[in-house]
Amino acid sequence: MAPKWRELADKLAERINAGEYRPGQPLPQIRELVEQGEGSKSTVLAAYKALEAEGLVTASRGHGTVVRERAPLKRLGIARYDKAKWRDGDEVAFIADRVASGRKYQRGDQTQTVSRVTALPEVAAAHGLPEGAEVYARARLVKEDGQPTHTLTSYYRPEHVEGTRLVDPTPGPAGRGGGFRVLYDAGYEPDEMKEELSARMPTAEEAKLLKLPPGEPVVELHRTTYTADGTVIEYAIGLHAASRFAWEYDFKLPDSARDKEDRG
Amino acid sequence: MAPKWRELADKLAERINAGEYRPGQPLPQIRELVEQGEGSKSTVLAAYKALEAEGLVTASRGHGTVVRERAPLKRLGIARYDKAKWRDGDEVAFIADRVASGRKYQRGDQTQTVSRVTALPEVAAAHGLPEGAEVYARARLVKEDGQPTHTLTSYYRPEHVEGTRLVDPTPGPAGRGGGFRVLYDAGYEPDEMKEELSARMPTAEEAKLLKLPPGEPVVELHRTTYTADGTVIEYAIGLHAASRFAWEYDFKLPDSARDKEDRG
DNA sequence: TAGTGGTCTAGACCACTTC
DNA sequence: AAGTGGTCTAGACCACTAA
Repeated sequence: MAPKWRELADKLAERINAGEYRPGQPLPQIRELVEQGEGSKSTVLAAYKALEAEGLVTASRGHGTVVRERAPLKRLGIARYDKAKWRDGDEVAFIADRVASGRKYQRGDQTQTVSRVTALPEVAAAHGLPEGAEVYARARLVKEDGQPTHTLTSYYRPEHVEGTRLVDPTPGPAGRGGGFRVLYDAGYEPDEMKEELSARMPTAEEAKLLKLPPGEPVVELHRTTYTADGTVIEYAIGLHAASRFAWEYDFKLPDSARDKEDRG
Repeated sequence: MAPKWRELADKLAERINAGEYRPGQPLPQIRELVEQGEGSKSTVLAAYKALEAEGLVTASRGHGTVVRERAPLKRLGIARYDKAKWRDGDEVAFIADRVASGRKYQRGDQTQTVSRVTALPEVAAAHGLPEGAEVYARARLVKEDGQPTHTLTSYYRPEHVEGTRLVDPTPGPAGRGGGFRVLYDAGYEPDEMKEELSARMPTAEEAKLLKLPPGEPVVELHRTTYTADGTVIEYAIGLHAASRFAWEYDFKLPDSARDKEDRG
């Protein structure tokens, strides 16, 4: 016998999925269900909390509990790294990206801070630096229509970026072509990448920063960028609101029995 | 002013991260904190629930609330699809995979059912079939040491697999070489893939199936497998317990200004 | 059987939104 | 000011685990 709040939550979830309550529409008020004999206020509230934790609804005081809109997923494919965008284009890569996907860019949609910090062990390892070495950290918080969608912090070796405009702590994208253009101009052309993805629940702090509703996981992205000769020129850590993104990768199946250039 | 339960949860989370409570160790009992004046039982319980939802602890009745062990992440790189494994090898690919990663395979670690079903719209679209067409669905629930880790359901076009052992509803892997070997023997050699990833909270039903603790998201994987001439031979949907997996992709940056063979 | 977390109630009061 | 969800209490009782 499942608890009373679970049964109520399941019943409501079923109705949401059946379309009886549509995205944007309110669920019955808590007091209403209490009067209908669904249980005490705490019990009904527990059911509503469960639905919230499952990402189905969002509650707000004074307003009500409404069925969550499915934010359109943004698909992230490797085409977003197209060299033509940052090498030849006049627009900053991520703005071009938005133009292509029909989204608008507003001033203030990206804030960034640049600082010289002691590398985290993970960062030092990626760059092949000893523990405790210093790196430049360029942290961005990216928003869309004022809502934060993700953070992205890039770590660079000082000798790669010292004196470039990457190190200039002006808010906004790093000028024409973005960070990749700067590295390219400095003689370090991005040519290859490794992306690692994992998902988890945010810490309370992360939830606050990204204004995540309860029940929204985050995807942590660890990205290593190499030049053609294998030099690591950027290691970046991103934190994405899970409901806003999907990742897409195309690849040929490897064949270790035949491939000559087999990279571990 | 954050609510009392939030403050308590933050205090405990801080201690966990500081190592005062280590993985596997119990947190103070709820009644204990009530006596210490942290609030009423419901308030303290709310704090504990929050920690659980954040994936930090697991609670069990009669036992206590303990700090969650970090299950070792399994890294999924494209090497797991190595043709040599399923084409030439004597072992089923995923078993070879476990051998390579030092994990044991136990009989019963995979259950599968095969059935002919009406294709979901998504599946039909992937295979280029009209809505309502029939496909073979091969659903697996994969466990490790008795704990479910993920599900994977593959959909095939009937004309590709009819009469092969893929359609034989015997539990366990689809014989020597697995599903890819069967397709290969039938003249459809897997050559290219597209993988799409997204994360979300599980439904109550999925949480039950995968025995997920509260606060554990899932990663949904949509995989399309093609032959060298672009024929779709498998569309698969997987649901993975997020804390057990990380995905890893290597790729060359595209260059639309120079690439001749630019696939959309 | 003792001890743990979990459910549930009834009601007071708080914080925020909307009019 | 009225109405919403959220917090908090005090206490009874339930369900599961371990010795």
